[in-house]
Amino acid sequence: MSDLVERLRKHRWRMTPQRRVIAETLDGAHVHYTADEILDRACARMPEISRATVYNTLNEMVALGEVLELNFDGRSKRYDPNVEHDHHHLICEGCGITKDVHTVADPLDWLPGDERHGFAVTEASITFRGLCPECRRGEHRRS
Amino acid sequence: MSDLVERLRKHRWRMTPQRRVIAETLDGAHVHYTADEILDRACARMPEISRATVYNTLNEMVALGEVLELNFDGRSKRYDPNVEHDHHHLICEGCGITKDVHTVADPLDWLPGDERHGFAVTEASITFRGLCPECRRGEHRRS
DNA sequence: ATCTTAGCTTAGACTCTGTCTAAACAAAGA
DNA sequence: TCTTTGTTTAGACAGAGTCTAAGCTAAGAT
Repeated sequence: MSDLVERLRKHRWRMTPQRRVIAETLDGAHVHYTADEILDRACARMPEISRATVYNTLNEMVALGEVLELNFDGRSKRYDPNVEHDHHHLICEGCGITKDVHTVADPLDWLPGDERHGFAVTEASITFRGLCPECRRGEHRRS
Repeated sequence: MSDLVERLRKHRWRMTPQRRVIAETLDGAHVHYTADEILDRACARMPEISRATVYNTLNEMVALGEVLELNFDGRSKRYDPNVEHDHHHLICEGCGITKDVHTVADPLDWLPGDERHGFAVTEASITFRGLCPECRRGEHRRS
């Protein structure tokens, strides 16, 4: 069921119970959690799991290239098990919820040569911001 | 000389010596500093200035809409006195230097309705990443 | 001039994320 | 079973930023 677990296995990475819980928590989510949200959810299934393990494991998954680390609000990082290259992110200014989205064009093509300042530009990602349906009606508190 | 100081005045915002030093530091820069870098530079001109004042002042400028708060590395925020709406950012993966750039089209138009998940999408910004000319030849250390 | 009041600045304590350390704990091969 | 290597843990630590309570300053009212 968990595609991420499969992908991690391929790296000959030792799959421990802790790592499995973390990977499954990540992979099952339709939104991108912060490390602490993942810790909470992992704790629900395995109460003895430690904060250090969650942080270590997330960093290792990022290093293996199987998880993306996102950073939008300047506070906490969020983790995205979708490493497909051509996707972007939509963030709610109200509650911080983060979703993957796809655009109709590749933004790399839209930066003219004379705006590149001699850089070798290799990547472009778009951050869309707005209010999610819940936050549009009623006020919501940022978690 | 300082355009930002002028813009802030227009908000009937009390211009104190501390705020002037901070605004001039920000506005004189051709790259985007972190709060601590601004503190260092402000201290060079006014050694008694406090950290709290720098942070408060930057947040107020952001709230007034005259300065943009940027966040790329997940560590520290950077401040951009250019609030012109339609610009984006180009960041060097080597040294972290950050420049303003312009694209040929507005990315808001590239997100189809069925990718909006019911959000009211109001803003889109692109982060371009690559290597700056200095970092392309020779190795450079991230500051 | 001076008083009053609102707003600004300050030092330092605090919070929140995230990292590091050292010790205890598994697991796999010899 | 022993050894080696890798994993997990609690808690100490670090960096960035916020908050608090006190003192200070400036502008308008008298």
